[in-house]
Amino acid sequence: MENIRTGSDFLHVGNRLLEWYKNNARDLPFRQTKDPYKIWICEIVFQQTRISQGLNHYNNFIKRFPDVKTLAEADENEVLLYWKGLGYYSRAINIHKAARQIMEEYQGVFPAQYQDILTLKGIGKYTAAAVSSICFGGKMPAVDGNFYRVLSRLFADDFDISNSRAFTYFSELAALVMPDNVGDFNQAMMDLGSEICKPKNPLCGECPINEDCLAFSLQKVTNYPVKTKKVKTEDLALTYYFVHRNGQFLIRQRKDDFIWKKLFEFPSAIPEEMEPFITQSKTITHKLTHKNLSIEIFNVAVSSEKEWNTFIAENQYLITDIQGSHEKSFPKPLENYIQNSLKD
DNA sequence: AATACGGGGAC
DNA sequence: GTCCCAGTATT
Repeated sequence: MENIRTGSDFLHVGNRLLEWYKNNARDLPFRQTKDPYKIWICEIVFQQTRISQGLNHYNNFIKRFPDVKTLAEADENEVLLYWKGLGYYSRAINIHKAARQIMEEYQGVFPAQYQDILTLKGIGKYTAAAVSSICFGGKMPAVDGNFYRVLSRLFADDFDISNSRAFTYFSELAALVMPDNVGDFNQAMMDLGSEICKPKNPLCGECPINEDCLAFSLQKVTNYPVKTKKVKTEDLALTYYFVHRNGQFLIRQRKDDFIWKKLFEFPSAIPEEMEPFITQSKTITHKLTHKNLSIEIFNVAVSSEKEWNTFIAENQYLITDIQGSHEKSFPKPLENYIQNSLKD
């Protein structure tokens, strides 16, 4: 395979892609700017996240935090609030840390060099390449899932994308087709992978590089990419107590390990004396990528002010009400539970 | 080198 | 149900 490619010229593939991108680029809010801050934020928001899912989050985030300084000066919990429901919450924590990093280490000016960008929290090789190429003329391919799919099909290459060397391997393949305008090339690959070269039912008839695509000519497009690693999901049971009185309820903040980093949740235990206040329980099932959650939530309607105050004092819980809960970030299933309790 | 980390949508 | 998505940090 390597021998076949050696000496061959695949540059016209990249140029064809650029031409296609000129007329078919998706109209997205971050496509009209080269502001590294906005490109950075959009890259983080859309990691492992479809455009349709994250678009509102991106727009709201930019509106509230329009620049590095505003973000750096904000409270971490408010950043998490703007990430509510988006998932992979360490992204929000890291994005906030990186903003403060830029203020302290780069005097508030987003670094232009790939190696400097790479030092920022939450930014890895993909994002560093994307920001540097789109905003600063960097020449690194932004190798993501789209690159794996498009390139493995283009070359009918069965290199296992679950192999940890896949990033390096497909970076080298990308170099074969990459034109001088790397920023547009990277974005063109994203749009092609999203709209044409899709995982299921790719639109090969409309693909601008189908004449060059080996998998297409072999009619084996859906054989690629090859991915051997299987994801195993495990079951996990959680218990929560929705302890409330006079429209207020108790919460606490999670640690930054395990799931739902630094998000707010309900107490997971109550003292025996409080059990008589339990009125009902509800079990919610919730699917995470590697976990099937079964969450049992007990409704605890506390009618005694004494019990209420004692419980709070002994456990350092925070008190909030429905209005206040809108100002905190909860895991999706708990967010849904709160919204439903609002209707009662 | 392998694993954990959310949530939603396509099929 | 299964797989995937503009990946990164951690071990």
